[in-house]
Amino acid sequence: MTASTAQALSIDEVSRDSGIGKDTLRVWERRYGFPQPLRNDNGERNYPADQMHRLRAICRLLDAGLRPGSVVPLDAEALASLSEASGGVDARLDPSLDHVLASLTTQDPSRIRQQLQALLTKQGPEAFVLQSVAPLVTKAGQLWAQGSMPIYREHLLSQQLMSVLHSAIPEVQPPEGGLQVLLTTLPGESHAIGLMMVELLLRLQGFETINLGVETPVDQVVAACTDLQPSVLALSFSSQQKRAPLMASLCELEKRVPRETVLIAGGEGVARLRSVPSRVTVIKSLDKLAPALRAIKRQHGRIR
Amino acid sequence: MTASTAQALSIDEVSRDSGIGKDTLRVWERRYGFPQPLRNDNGERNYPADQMHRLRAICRLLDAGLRPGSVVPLDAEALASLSEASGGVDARLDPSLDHVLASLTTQDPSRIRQQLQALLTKQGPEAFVLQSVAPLVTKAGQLWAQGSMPIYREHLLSQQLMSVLHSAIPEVQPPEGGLQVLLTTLPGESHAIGLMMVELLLRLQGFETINLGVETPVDQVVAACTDLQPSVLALSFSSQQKRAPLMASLCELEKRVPRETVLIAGGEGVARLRSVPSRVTVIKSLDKLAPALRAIKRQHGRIR
DNA sequence: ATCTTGTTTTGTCTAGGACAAAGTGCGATA
DNA sequence: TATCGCACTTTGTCCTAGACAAAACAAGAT
Repeated sequence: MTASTAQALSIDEVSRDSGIGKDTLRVWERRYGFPQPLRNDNGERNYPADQMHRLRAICRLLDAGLRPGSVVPLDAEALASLSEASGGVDARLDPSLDHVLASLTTQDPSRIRQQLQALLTKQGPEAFVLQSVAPLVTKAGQLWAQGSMPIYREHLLSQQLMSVLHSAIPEVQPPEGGLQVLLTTLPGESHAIGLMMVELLLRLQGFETINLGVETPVDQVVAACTDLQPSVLALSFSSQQKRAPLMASLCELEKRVPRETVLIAGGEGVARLRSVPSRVTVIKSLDKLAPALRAIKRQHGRIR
Repeated sequence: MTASTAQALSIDEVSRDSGIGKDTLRVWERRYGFPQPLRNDNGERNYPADQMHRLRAICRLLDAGLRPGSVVPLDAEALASLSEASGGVDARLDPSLDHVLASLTTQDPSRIRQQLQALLTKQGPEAFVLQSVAPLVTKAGQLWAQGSMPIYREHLLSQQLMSVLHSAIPEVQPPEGGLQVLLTTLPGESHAIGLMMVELLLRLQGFETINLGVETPVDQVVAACTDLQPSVLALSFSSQQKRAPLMASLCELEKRVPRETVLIAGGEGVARLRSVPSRVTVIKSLDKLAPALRAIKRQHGRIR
């Protein structure tokens, strides 16, 4: 509960930083023998830093689709070789983007923003989102998972990206009478940047956007839809999300959101669902967004 | 664990939405007899919506300084009268700000941004932050706590405020050779808007700012400071933070952050601490920030 | 090949006990 | 009269160990 003495993390801290529930950490210890934290005078678990690293490696493999029983008990070496085997293949980046990542490591982070801004003006908003922002976010996430980039640099990059996006979004003013889209994520999903990419793309398609930000409780999403009566409700899910509660949330939304509202869901978390409620349109990747929306616009025009 | 059947919330959902830990919910039930959830076939707790409302009322009173033992057992009526007694006195808002809040309830949220933008150009950045943004955030928080504003509207307001701030920040370019300030919050503190207000104010003071965003783990803050060597590390704490872990974090930062870096901490969460580590400068309210920073700048000039 | 049916894995829940840190009250001291 | 130190109470979080439903998998039948 108390301070982390520079090296030993409490179960709460480990749970926060790794995203693994406290109960899960305890049950892994019981079942698989890992993690095996030290205990302080009070019998509380104290996780050394190296176990934390190992947990991160485990998380990455779980995200890649492996199962806990076959991953958690492995020692550091086995994990490393598995990582290499599963995650090795990787899309390379455009050289100009590598340049941005390089700037992250120098002592002058303010240059990143300039570079991004330059990319934006050169590529235009749509290409910027699809070809620069999305790959950068993915790549940074991978680098972090591999342990080759500290989290704070990923934060830093996200922050600069969001800054540029935040400036770009109001520039694109939707035409009069554009359809309204409500954007948000559900509780547990705290990545704002996906939402902003979508927002910018939507505006380019002539939609009016209302961004509620992240982690809006389901009943609040329902309330917002009831009050604002948007034509479309767009939700973003990252890969962290568990499937069961995700499905449950989608079903509840389908039931309670006004009939007139079209539901669309995107992000990695939802791409791997087998089936979704019938009213929900799934956007499997960002570049599928624009076509899907054109379809929605056509349909909507017909109904009215 | 599974879906909430429209009305009955699982302990996980209640914990998320109310911000009260799962263990705490269970121990309150044991000690004070409230909340007293229904049970599903599996013996799991199912919280009806009205208990959720009551929990929110309780949270508000706890934030106001009352103690759980004297608040949690109370029934709805007693809570209501207590709320009236404790929270009644309240700073009123400037008429132009009331206007903004009114726009929140209409169906046209895009107007809010225009209004805020107008305020910004009229008042200038500093006054905008101190006299518009901060009061609006406070007021919206109060309205939400009272139950007279749905959360999603508070989200909406924050989002618009952040949008305007995000646009305003790059406009203020620090002079050459300005001191670098690293901005972030620690895990558990997810309010980005305070950070952005501070960032804008700092830039107006001629500092170069690097915003890491929210919820950076302590060791990552240390890593960032070691790598980037900023002159100042600025942390923001809202009132949600518990005192003990807050102090622990501050102490650890004091120990591990490079000596040359000045530590400053602000926000309601830190204003009510009795004592802080000696290297940490506490900013009790936003308008104290500018003077404190001028002092730091002077001091720094002398050292170099 | 696709669907149905067992079997195993896995995350989250439950109960009640324990304890340290935070808060409170009271008496003693300057 | 105000401030400090010390005992007492409150309170959040941790602990163990057991249970079970939903998801993932494997195998057999159509």
